[in-house]
Amino acid sequence: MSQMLQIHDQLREMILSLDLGPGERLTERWLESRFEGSRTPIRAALVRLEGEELVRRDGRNWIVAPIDIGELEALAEFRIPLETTAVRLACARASAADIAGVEEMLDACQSGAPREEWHRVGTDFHVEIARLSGNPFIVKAIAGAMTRLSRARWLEVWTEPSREQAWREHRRILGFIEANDPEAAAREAADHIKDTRDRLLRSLNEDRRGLRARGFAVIGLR
Amino acid sequence: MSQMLQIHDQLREMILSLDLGPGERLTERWLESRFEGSRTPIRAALVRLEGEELVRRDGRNWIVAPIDIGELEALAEFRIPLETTAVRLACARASAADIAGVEEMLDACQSGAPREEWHRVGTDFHVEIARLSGNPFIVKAIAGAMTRLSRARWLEVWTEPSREQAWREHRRILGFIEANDPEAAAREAADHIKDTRDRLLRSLNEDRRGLRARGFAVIGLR
DNA sequence: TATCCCGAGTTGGTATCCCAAACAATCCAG
DNA sequence: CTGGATTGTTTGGGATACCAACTCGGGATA
Repeated sequence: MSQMLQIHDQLREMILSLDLGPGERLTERWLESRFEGSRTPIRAALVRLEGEELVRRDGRNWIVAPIDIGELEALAEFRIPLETTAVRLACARASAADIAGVEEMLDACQSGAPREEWHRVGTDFHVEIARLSGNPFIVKAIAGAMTRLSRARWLEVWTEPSREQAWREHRRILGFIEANDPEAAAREAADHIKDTRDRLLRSLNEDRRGLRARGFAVIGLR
Repeated sequence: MSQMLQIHDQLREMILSLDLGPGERLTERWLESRFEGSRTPIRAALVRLEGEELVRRDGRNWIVAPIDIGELEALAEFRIPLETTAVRLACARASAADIAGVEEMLDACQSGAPREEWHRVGTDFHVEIARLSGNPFIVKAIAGAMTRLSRARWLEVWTEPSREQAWREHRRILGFIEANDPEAAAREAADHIKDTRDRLLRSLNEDRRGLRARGFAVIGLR
């Protein structure tokens, strides 16, 4: 694989895992030494990440995109029509094997699993459901939305019961798709998105002081 | 503005206006002489355009993204839930002044207007409606979808009546928003998207031989 | 003491150079 | 005449050199 793609993927991972703090400045020279490559592939990776809005310009400088908590509501508003459409289409189009694949993914993540695993599955589930719709535009839009949500979800204080609830909701959505009940699946998906949004906002609001103290450039906290 | 952005915008314009044919190969060296800049900013512009899916890699080479007519259906399927949501939200949120602004845009495009004008307004209308929703994610998604549609719309054989019909439908959508009738607006928007899709597909299918003859790399014609 | 100004250092933007891989034309062997 | 090896050319990927603009101190001055 080209060096540029390696750097892109690594940098992306560092950003999404909060290894690099939101709002943190990135200098091309630092990245140069960090990745032991020249500025050419690094700049290409940065331009690419800019397109994914994981990196942004601040004047002439590069910064890690800040987390804007204000956009969480808009994000839910965006996801609801798309994901309800996705599950309806999935009812009509997904094969039993496709559904079983997603089910397997959920099963693979048991209570003992590490935090990273829960985080990943919680994101991928929605993308995989979108994939069942067979519509590539829906898939890409949902994948982008989940990427945007991803970092905020690391900041959430995860309790065992909330994890369990999310898991149950995922399970129920999938169940309705399997039972070929599009309207129930759509209702469940919309409720799940709202629940998740509320849980996240409540958690972040309670912890806002903690976030600031940990040095996160988090904007949009009201 | 940086040279890279200039090149990006110019190249983007050339692609969207079909100045550069879909599927056409782009060599960095040719672009270098064409834009009288060095390869560095050109490559940055290409990476950026790749993110917008207007340019694509074919092995090691760059090509102008082909037009995939097969994706027109998926595109409509994607737009319907988003745009119906957008008009519903617009009913709740758009100010009279905002609506008047869009109305003005429609009025500015009278029957005598050049083809480019109709094309532009026909695209921008949907983006502006999305903007009335106040949800930036919906705006970006619709803008992206309209960009993807844009080139196929140039290939459509535009008749005066079809233009008039599209204009009337736009007008009616806006009318329902103004009258604060979200469900009627949503119904009208969905119908309009389907009508447009059907018109476009019919036109392209009738003309497919003409398209091939004009040398367009058009994939997905069935 | 406060303020302004200048210069050293650092940054991203651009041009250019080198390289390995892909491609094509060519040339030789059969 | 044909097919395959070979070599020359062109391409994109990466490295590096240079530049203009910005940043930030420190010192001169009012």
